[in-house]
Amino acid sequence: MADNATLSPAAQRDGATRHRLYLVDGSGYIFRAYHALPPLTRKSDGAPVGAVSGFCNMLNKLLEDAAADGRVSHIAVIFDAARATFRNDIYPDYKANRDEPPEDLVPQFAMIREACGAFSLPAIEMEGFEADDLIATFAKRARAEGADVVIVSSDKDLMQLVGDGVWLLDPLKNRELREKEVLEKFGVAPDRVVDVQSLAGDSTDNVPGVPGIGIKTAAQLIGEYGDLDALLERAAEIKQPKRRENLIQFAEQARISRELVRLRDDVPVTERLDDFAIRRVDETKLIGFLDEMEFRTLKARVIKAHGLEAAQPEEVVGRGVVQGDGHGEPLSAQAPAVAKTDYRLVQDMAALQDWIDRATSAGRVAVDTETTDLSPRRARLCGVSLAVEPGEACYIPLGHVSAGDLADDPTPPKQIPEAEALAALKPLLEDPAVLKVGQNIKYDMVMFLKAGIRVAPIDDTMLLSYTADPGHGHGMDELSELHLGHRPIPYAEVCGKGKAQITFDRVALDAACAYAAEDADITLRLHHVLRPMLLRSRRVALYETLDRPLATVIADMEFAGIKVDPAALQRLSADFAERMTALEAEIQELAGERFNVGSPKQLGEILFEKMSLPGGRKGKNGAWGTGADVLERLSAEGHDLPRRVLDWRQLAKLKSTYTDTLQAEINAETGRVHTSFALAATSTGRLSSSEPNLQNIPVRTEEGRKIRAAFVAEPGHKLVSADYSQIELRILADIADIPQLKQAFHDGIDIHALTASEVFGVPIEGMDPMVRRSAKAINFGIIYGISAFGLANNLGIPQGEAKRFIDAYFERYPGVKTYMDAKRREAHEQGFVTTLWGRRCVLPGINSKNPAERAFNERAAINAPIQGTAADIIKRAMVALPPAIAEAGLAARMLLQVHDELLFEVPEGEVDRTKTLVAKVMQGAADLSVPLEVEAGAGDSWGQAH
DNA sequence: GATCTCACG
DNA sequence: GACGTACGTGAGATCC
Repeated sequence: MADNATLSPAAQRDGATRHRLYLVDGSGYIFRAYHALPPLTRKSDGAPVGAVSGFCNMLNKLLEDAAADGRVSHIAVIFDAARATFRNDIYPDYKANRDEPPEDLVPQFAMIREACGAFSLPAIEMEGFEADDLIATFAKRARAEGADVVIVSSDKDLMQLVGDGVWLLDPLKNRELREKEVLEKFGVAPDRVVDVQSLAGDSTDNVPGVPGIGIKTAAQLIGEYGDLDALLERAAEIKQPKRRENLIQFAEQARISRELVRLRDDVPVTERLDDFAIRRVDETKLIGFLDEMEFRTLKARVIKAHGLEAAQPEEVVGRGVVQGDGHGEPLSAQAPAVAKTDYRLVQDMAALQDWIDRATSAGRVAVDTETTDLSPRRARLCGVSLAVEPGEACYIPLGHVSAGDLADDPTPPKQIPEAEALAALKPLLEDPAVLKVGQNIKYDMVMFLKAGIRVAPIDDTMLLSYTADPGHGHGMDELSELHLGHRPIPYAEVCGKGKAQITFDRVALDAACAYAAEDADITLRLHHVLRPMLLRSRRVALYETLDRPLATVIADMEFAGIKVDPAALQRLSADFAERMTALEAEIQELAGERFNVGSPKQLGEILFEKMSLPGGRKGKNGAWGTGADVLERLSAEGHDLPRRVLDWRQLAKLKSTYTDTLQAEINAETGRVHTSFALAATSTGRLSSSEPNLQNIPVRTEEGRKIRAAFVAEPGHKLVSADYSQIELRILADIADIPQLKQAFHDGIDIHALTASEVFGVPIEGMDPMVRRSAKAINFGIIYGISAFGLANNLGIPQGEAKRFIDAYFERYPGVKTYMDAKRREAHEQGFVTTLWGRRCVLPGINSKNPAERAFNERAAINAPIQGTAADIIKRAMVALPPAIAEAGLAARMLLQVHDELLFEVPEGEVDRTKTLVAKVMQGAADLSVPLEVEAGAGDSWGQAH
């Protein structure tokens, strides 16, 4: 029983309890803490202490948890000693690509070892070995003595040690990693992790592996052949020629990789398990250290936990840098609260005329319509509200039926006849001397267009907010709360919700008036706030030349709609249905059971459990990934079922989203489909389209294009489509100022071929189409804020190769790298980036402490100025086009916008002149240092025009 | 209502 | 030595 003298009290309490050893991966934690936590400096001397702080908090939490748990008996903290280890003797390049540790981390290494002493924990390191080898060695010895081993780390290189009685604990996420998690990560059990890593290599450690093989492939191969040696011996059997060659050629490299990856569990350590037994913390020493480090919060915590003295209220020490809101001066001056309101119901012509007169003499009126539907083309008008002064508004009911149960009282309430009221309102709404203010006034404009009224001039509080103060929603309720401190009556309070919801025409007039008049009133008040805000934001020109005039243009487009041939869609639906049934039968035959092909869950179970095809779980929900990429890979590996599922999915998508749904979207009165374009929805300034979305009509596949053929012109008309060619790359060339790209666009050179020749050093003449394809993917990637991972994924190449492509690209186009760095920096400093016309694209997560979120925002920061400038350009064209068309005496109607494309319906005899004019206006929409090119086509259908 | 998948630029 | 990935959208189906 002599051993027991060194055991923790907890272990002594229960002799049957197994010992449990915590092996803390100190070096791993330092780097992770350094990068995960905001920088922090010691107040007194400015010494960087962020990683120390993170480390101490982690240790403290670990000890607290261990004390609460009662099962932990031993703890040791393990560190790397120096850079060079025995692995460098095997392979000199091992970890050769590592940067030096950051300048402000270096001094913290010593402090962290000191911290271990302060917490009375042994800090272990040994020359020539990595922390991981020591951990492996201690783990093995502890297991031999019957103890459980918890490795406090999330390093994947330690996963090979997981097994019976050994698991990892991620200290930041407080999550245990056992066999299951290892299987998820590597696709094999822990004892085969080394084999997988030897094949896949590791770019961060510079472990070479075998070219062309990543974790997925490696796992599949090891699963098939058992282990690395067996695989290398039987490499000649591999079907894929490239893979076979590589496995044979790089067999030795794989074996070397194994030596690098496999952890040594025979390090000649001198410590014994007993040396790691938990000791009582020396509070004086610990508090002295915390004082020295100036960790006041942690000190208070320790004091409290140990009951040393009453914890005095401590000021919480701020951690990290203070981040600005990114907007500089506050834009919003809080408007006075909505105090007194006088809302009137207008039920006779005299009263209406009185309001019209007041509005006319005020020269400004807020207008709002109440209807039965969110889609204006489907909606029936219920009434109109007007506001002339803050707090003074009216509601003019026009289409109300009796409130409540119709059977009780079928008599409609007293209202002015709709036609009469609209006739009286028309002069006001069209009066060039009276500004009509609305919240999303485009909706009301479409409603009025149906009554033959062209509302003008207009102003829109939603668009004002979108331009002057982006980065949040611009719905009226949100704006009202934000700027007026007032919560409007919720729609649901008036009309109910869910099944019990009624249309607005059934609402009792007094309730309708309270709701509707308030909307107009709030709109007017918001106008008083947002107009000055726009001025202060210095984006008046953007609003006045783009967003504001665009509202009218879009209202006309939505009102016009586009003709769709229902019979053609019906035929497609029937065809798709038939083929889906056939495919479904084949799929179930292959699967050997009936299941719902449309259920990713069931499909995943069939593929990966029943048929046990290779492939991994993904996501936190434990669901099998069955995306097109996965199925595509399986199909390429020779499996029939996934191919058929892909075909089935394509048809299911086309049928449910397009051929079926689109038929239902055809407006009964017009025989056309009327989408709704959102003008204030996207973060970059693009439009979006919904109900239905006509910006994602299929075009990339043969089957999909059949749907475009169902979008047709009226008899005697053609559809004309005009699109910008490579507008985003042209914008990049301009704003990043890239000489070769600009020259190429001037000379009309194939831009992807140029990139291919620059990056891969091949001549443009007679270029291999696959090489050009890679270059095209790089060009797209650049616009998206390229990452090696993304490009590798897109091209199906190893990440290392993708990285070389990117490096070569930056080498040839250093200006692009400069541009990206500048945008990242800009975003970090001010929280937004801007388009060429000054539109702000806000990046709320740019300074997040979550590295993934930050990286995501950085990529968005690179993309947004490009995408947003393209959006501004086409908006300029859209605003310029209607007057240009009218001036040319043409009758073309703009119908749709699809980001870089405009679609028109044109009388047959005007096709050529319209094409020429449209192209000219679109080209002239921006004056860049590169020419803009527009391609235009015409035909009886959208498919033909494209 | 969240998640997955997929249509577009 | 670490996050989880291409940028921006909308919609239908399934599942909880």
